[in-house]
Amino acid sequence: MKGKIRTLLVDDHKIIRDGIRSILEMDENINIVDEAKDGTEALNIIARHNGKIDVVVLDINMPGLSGIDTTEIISKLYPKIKVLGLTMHKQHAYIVKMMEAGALGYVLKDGGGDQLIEGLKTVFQGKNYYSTEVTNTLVNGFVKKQQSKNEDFGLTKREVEIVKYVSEGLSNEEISKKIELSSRTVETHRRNIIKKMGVKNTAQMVARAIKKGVLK
Amino acid sequence: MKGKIRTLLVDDHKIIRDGIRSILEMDENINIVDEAKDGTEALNIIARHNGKIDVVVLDINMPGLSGIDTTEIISKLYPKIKVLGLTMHKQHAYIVKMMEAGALGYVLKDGGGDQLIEGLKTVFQGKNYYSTEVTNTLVNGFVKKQQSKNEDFGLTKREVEIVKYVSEGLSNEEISKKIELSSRTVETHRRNIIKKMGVKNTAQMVARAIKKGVLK
DNA sequence: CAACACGTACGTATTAATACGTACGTTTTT
DNA sequence: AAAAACGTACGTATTAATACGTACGTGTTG
Repeated sequence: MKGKIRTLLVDDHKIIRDGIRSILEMDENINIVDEAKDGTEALNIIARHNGKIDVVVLDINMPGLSGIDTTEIISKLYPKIKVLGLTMHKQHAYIVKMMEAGALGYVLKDGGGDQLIEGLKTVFQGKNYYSTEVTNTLVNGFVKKQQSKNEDFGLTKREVEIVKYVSEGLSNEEISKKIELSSRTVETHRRNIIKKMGVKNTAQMVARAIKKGVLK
Repeated sequence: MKGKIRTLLVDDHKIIRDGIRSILEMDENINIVDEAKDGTEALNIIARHNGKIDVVVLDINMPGLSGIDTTEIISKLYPKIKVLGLTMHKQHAYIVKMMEAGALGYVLKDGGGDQLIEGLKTVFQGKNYYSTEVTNTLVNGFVKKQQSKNEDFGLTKREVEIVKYVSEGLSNEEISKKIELSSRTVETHRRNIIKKMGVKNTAQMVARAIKKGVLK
C-alpha cells in the first residue's frame, strides 16, 4: 500500500464523527483528511480536494441532502472515490438503495471498530464489503422472497414452455409454429394452465407465473 | 457452553472428511461424533444417535441423496439439528436452494479453517452464517437484479394503474367499472402502454412490467 | 400563445382469446 | 391390468383484444 488511505468522514453528529475518527486513527494506514456534517458540505470538501480522496465514510441518515443522494452524486462525479455506507438501521430498503446509488460497502454503527476498519480497507481495494448483520438481513430477506415463490401450480414442462412463450408476447398461432403444434393444442394448453393456476385470463396467468417463480 | 458441540460430518470424499476433521478438532468445543459418506448414511447415523446431534456439516454435491434433499429431510425430522452447508461452488442457485431446504449456514471449501469453525459455532447458536464469498455472490446478484429493474418506460400514474388491474386479470370492461371510466378509454390506455413499452400484446406487457419493477 | 403531454372517448373492422365439450394415443402411476 | 396424467387436436360459439384514426378539454411548459 503506497501512502495512507485518504478518508473523508461525513456524519451530522460531531460525537459520532469523533468516535469514528478515534477508531480509524488507530490504524496507521488510514488518514482522515477532513470531516463534513452533511452531504452538501461533503461535496464541497471533495471539490476542494480536487477529488483526491480515496474513501468517503458516509452516514445514511442526514438532514438535507440524504446519504443516498450524496452517494449517487459522488459516484457519478468521482468514480474513483469509494463510498462506505454507515448507519444505525439495517433496513433492507436502505441497504439496497445505497448499493444502487454506488456504495461499495455498508457497515452498521453498532458493529464494532474492527468491522469499520476492515470495511474501509476492503472498499478501498474496490471490493464489496457488507457487515455481518447487514448481510444476514439481506440474505434472509432474499431467501424469504424466494420461498414465497416456488409454487409451480403443478404445471408440466410443456405448460411452462407455453407460459414462457406467452409471456414473450407470442400468440397461440405463433407458438404453434415455433414448436410445431396445432394452434388449437396451444390453445388447449393455455386453457389448462389458466384452470390449474386458478386465474381469470392470460394477463393474470403471466403475472402470477412470474411472481411465483414459475418462469426463470 | 455446556459440553461440546456434537457434530456429524457428511462428505463423499474421505480425504475431505479428514481435512475437515483435522480443522474442527483443533477447537476444543467441537466434538465430531461420527462421519457419513452420503445422505442416506447420514440419516441412518442421526437416527442411531436418536437425533442427539447438534450440527451436521454437509457437503452439497454428493452421489445419491443430494445435500439439498438431505438438508430438507433433516430439518423436517429433526428441527433442532442445525445444518451447515459446505461446497466448492458458490453458484447462486445452490445457495438459495440450501437456504430454502433449511440450512442455517453456508461455507465454501476454499474459505479457510477459521470460517468453518466460526460458521459451525454460529449455526449452533441458531444464527445464520454465510461465508464472505457466498454473501458477496448473493448480495451482488441481488443488487444487480434490483438494478436491472427500475425502468418505468415513462408510464403515467394512470397507465401504471391500468397495468396493475390488467395484471390482476381484469378486462377493459371490468377496469372501466372499477375506476369509473369508459371501457374505450381503458382500451386506449392499454394501447398506449403497449406502444410506450414496445411490446406486442397484453401478456408481454404484464411480463415486462413485473420484471422491470413497474408494479410493486 | 403555441406546443405538448395527459386523460378522456368514439367508430369501424379484424384478429385473438375464451368457453365448453370431446377425443385419442402414450406414458406413468397405482 | 386399470386408472390417471400428459400431450395432442378439433368443433362451435362468444367475448375480448387489437389496429388505426380521430377528437377534445385541461394543464404545463417553452
